[in-house]
Amino acid sequence: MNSSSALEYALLGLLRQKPHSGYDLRKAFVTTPMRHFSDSPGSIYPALRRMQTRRWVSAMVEKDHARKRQEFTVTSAGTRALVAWLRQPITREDVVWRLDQLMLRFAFLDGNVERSDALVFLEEFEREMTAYVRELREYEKTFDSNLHATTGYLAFKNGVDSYHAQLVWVRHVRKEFTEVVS
Amino acid sequence: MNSSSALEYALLGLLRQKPHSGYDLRKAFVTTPMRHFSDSPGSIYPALRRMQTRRWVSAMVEKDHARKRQEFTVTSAGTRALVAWLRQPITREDVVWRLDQLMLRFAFLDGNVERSDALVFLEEFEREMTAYVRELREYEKTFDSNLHATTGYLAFKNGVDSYHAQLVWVRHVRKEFTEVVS
DNA sequence: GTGCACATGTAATGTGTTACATGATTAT
DNA sequence: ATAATCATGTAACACATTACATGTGCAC
Repeated sequence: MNSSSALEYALLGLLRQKPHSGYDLRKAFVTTPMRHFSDSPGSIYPALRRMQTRRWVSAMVEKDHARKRQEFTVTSAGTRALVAWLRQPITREDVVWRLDQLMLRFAFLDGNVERSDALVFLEEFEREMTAYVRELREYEKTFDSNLHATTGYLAFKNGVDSYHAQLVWVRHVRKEFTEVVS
Repeated sequence: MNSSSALEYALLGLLRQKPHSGYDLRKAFVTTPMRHFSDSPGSIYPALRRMQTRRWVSAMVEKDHARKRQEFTVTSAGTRALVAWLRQPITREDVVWRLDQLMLRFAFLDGNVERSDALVFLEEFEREMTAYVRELREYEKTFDSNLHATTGYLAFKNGVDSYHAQLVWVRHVRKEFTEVVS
């Protein structure tokens, strides 16, 4: 169905908030906590071109600006694509392999989907997260106890810890959301 | 200097623990918590070939086994490459962009470097982590308070939380290590 | 008048993903 | 016999990274 890169959706999400130039978007990746995206022109400009040919965004040359500068705006097709991405059901694979993308999706929910969709997102997130943490704790039991001081075991424990922290966050946010809605 | 992919070092690390076939390594990525590596043959076999031509690993065909099966062993050059990767100074970029790789490095410290190197690793990790968490908290202050209920802000908070959880882990492990060594 | 920030691109390279492909051995 | 597991690969494709490349306007 769809399968564009996280970068493209990150750009779409930012453009939905307000039109930006390629340069603006690059700066956003440096100055905001969306740090894990590269600010290299070699990734951002081609991504914008791809989305342009796909009619997800449209470019307008700004005359009023002193320098040449193109502002990109999300089209209705682009919005539909973004919303479809945001509303995808959350799978175990998302939790295991693409946690960062899930958080990116959550960050862009506001202004693009209904509050009820955000609740569904959080419920699914909590469900998959709970299951995965349980799975990790099961796996933990299989460790030989004389390995407990090894860096391998400690690294694994760190994984469990950080997934657990994530789970605590989801529960907290979901509770907040439920209270506001009801 | 060096710049191989995380996948190659993951394979090296596993092979250092004991020789494996390509198939074994694939299974390791499915059955252990090293889940974020793909178990696709299209990534693992070419990576093994690359390392073989680079003389980081050597392959031996096992006769005793019923089926054809190649076991890979790390050469001394491969070990040197792994150790060099493990002992690299930790940078801010590592913490921001490659946290998973840092944990992978930590997991493979045992059996490959001195205990003192592990301590240096933890010290540098804690230093960079502390600085980054402080940076994030500074950034948090710049948020308009009427945005505090937005998913964007909550996603950011989640980032701060999980980095903080990581920091707590590092401090704890470092304390343990220091006590054992002294 | 020189350097920096603005602003946009291209080309080479490597590599991960997906899908395709083959064949042997073991268990049912 | 036939399905599942073992075992190894290749080919097409898309994409990110890095480095290279160009040019404008402003500040000092």
